[in-house]
Amino acid sequence: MVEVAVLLPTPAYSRLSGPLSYSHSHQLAPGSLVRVPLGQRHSLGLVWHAPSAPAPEDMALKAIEQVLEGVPPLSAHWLQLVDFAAHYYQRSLGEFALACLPPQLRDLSNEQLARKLKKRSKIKNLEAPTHGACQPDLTPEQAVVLQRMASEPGPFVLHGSTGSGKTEVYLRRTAAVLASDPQAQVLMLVPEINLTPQLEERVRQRFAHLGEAAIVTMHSGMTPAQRLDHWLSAHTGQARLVLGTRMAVLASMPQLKLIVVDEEHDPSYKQQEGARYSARDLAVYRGQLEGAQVILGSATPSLESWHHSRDAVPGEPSPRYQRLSMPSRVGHAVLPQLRRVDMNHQPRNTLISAPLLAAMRERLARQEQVLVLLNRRGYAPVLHCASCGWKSECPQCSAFRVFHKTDRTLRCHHCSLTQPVPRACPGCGNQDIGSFGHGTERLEEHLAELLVDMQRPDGSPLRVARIDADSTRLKGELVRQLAQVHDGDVDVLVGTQMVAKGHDFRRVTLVAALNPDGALFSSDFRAPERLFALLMQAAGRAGRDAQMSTASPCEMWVQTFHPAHPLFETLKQHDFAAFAHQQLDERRQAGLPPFTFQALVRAEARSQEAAQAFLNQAAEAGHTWLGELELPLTLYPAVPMSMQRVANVERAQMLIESTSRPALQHFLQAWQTDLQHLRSSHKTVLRWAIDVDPLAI
DNA sequence: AGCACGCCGACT
DNA sequence: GTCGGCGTGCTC
Repeated sequence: MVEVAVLLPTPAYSRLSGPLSYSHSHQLAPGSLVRVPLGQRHSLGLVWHAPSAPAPEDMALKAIEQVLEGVPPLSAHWLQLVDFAAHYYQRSLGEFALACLPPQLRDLSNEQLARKLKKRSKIKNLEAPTHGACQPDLTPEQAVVLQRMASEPGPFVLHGSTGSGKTEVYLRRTAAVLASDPQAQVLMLVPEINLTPQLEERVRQRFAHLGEAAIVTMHSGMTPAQRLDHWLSAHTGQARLVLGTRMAVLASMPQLKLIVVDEEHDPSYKQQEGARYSARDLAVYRGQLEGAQVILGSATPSLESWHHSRDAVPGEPSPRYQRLSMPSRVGHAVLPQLRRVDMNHQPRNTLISAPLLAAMRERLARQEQVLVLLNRRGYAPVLHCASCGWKSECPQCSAFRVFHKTDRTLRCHHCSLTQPVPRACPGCGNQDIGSFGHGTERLEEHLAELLVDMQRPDGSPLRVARIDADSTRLKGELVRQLAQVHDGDVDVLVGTQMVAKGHDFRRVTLVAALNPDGALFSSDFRAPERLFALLMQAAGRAGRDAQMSTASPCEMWVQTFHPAHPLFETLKQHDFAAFAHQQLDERRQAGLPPFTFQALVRAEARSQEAAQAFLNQAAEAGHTWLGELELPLTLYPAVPMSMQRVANVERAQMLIESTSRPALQHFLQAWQTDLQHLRSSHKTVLRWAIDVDPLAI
């Protein structure tokens, strides 16, 4: 009998954060999957390298119950990826590793698994590459970029403006990699589940010759059975192409040769709960680890990626990424013109200014489509009683409940508390409660009124439609509504930023952002970056139809109180480089990422004081040995989170900053012990968690 | 985290 | 007299 180290889904704070020891008749390869008893239950486990500390002599080891013989062990590279990620994001190995595996692996018996695998292996991949799938001709820019990708290792930042044909580059590069090695696998990541169907369709079309089974998807919308099926397919190497959202970066792909991260700047790549990993950053790490090429594509790269792909300066460390640019749009399409409306010269509380409305009417009269963006769901963000001052505060959160007129409810967008709108003011009984501000529902209603006199060619009234998280709650609704827009059944489309992402609206020739000012002077230093990306992306939705754009140039309208703001100046020039340069200068001077490295500790407790006390005491404990290590590190005082209370839980956070990533890592690793100790004495603290490289502070 | 054990309030 | 609330503690 030998001792085998096994990882189990035990969180870092459970005092079982490392691998556990079990006995078995013989040693098992690391990466093997096993079933083991743990207390009263049975769990799926992953065989790890030798335990960090051998089990105590007197401890009676339990035996491994079963080895999942049919599933090949996870590769050494995969184990290394998980090892790195768990440490970097301060989670326990077992928790991270097991979370990467399809949940059904736990539940199915060996017999059921064997049946699944057998069924899979029957579907043969087609081999003969049937060229003839129609490919568009390459633009000179695409050809240059592909040439570089063929001759240099990367990682690459592919900076291509919207409509420059980045997807075609991904597909061509994928084809080249797949053709160079009959085993090679390619991973393509997209930010959102909504964007997988259209990419999948394009990929299936292009790679139909590989056979159906060679392409699989991975995202959170799949059934457990599909998830297992697709995972096994990738793991056994049968899937040559895996398309998915951030979770797919952790798929087991033994012959991975290329990773594409589309819209790499998108915040969705950062997981916001549990292990808060960045799929984009892990993609780069994984590429280096496995010798796979990495392409980070975007029209507005993250400032991190932009900075890491700067021009080499003699005497300085060479940049980590290669930057490739495709500034031109394919065909004759030109980028939309930016129009700014100075809201200082408009009547107070104007939602849609006169010049914008006139421009919209002009477009609509020509049967063109208009897209209007407003980043606020619901009808009005707050209800208010004029006589007693009552407001629709959420009883459980530090936020107002939003008035939704369609179902006459007050809804909290943070804790989902939903109640019918009161008939009279709950404070004083006044019948006349008013609403403040505008959401998409109200905008939809308002636009319909403003355009009531206009008609479509057949004499019917213009159609205003709304796409946001509320209107697309039901499965299939988004696809259905997008199809309506495509078919021309909709003239004016109102939406939140979700419509700005990825969907092409060929007949849209005018895009308007009604109220983007919030991001200009936000306390979140990444807000301008996000706004620039959003507006650029939104503008890119328009004018994709070359024929139409020659008839009437497309426009992007912005209503703002700060028309001369540098962000809009650079946006007008479509000059991302200038915008990035200016932002990076500010970041450098302010000592912000990517020039420093950050982590956040968040604590949740019944009272704000308890949450802060926990964090401050933890900081104190950290400080006692921080001096000895002489790490370049700053611990800021605990502060309430910007959403201080959610669902009756008080939240506080503490920022840790360093000029050195290793120093930050070193500190966090050691500090975990302090935090764990402290929690057992602070019974009032419900939860705490570390967020490395947080996106919002 | 699960899942036990364990010790106090309203029900057939 | 039981069912069940969630506080405390353990899992190789």
